[in-house]
Amino acid sequence: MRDDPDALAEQMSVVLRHLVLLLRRTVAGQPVTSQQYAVLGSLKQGPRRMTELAEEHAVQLPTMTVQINRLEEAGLVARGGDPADARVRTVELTGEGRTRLLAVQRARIAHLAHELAALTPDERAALAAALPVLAKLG
Amino acid sequence: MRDDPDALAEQMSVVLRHLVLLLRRTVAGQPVTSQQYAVLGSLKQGPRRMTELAEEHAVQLPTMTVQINRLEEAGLVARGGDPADARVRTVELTGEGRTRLLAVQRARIAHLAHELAALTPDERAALAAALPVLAKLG
DNA sequence: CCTCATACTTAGCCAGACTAACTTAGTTGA
DNA sequence: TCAACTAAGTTAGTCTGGCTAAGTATGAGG
Repeated sequence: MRDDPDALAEQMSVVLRHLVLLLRRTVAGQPVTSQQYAVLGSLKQGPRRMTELAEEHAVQLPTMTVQINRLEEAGLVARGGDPADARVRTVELTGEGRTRLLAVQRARIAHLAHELAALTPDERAALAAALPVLAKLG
Repeated sequence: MRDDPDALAEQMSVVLRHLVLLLRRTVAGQPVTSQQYAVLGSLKQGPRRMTELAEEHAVQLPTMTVQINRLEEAGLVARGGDPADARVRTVELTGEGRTRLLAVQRARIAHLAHELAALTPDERAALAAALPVLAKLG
């Protein structure tokens, strides 16, 4: 196989499209939307600022405000403040939020693991080798 | 490295999240939205029925109706009919639509190729080996 | 202080997803 | 044959999630 970045890019383009449609099918009709889940995931390690969340999710601040409003109304996150800077709002998981997040994560990983179990060891090895490379993109 | 589908699933979950955010950043502020582009892509090989398009894109028929309405207003696709079954509407690219599709495809592939060119040959080989496996998922 | 920058929120818009209900066209069986 | 059912799309109404513009409150600097 030749090492041709252009040809590889063309193949990747096709596969990415496939993955996007696959993900869309997977998350359709879930109780927690994928965006809500993604935001909860960002809070797993502890409280974050609104600006951090917006940047990480590649959205504008107002968009994140609305998302956090909804999650707060649902009781999954709580807003706090920064004692050192009264302009800053922090957001953290509630107990319920953490429970919900872990449940969704478990379900997703189980689903993926089920798919991966149908592959050959060689195929899984190929995926494992490619993951760090994909993580470098961007 | 152990061959553990569960651990691999967990890593994939992280990488998929990264790719989703990456794609979102890439397509933000494009003239043709990613959904419109995706639909145009489905028409590249020839006319398709509404139901086919909806199923392929994992959306309900009314959603596809609205998308096709907009693409039709923009002059990028044209509706047709099936002589054998008057209930069926077909959709196909106009010349303008094909031109636009090819331009967007070229731009995306060029962007990807640019990213891939920054990788080492080994990394590109790892990606190339994994693509067929990713394409099998779902 | 007065001004400017920063961190959010609010308000109003648009795209894109859904369900429910409607129209039109085939299909089927008594 | 025609009444009832099924299938393909569209329309209408609602929700999520994105954006920009504008407003509020706080911090920082001259």
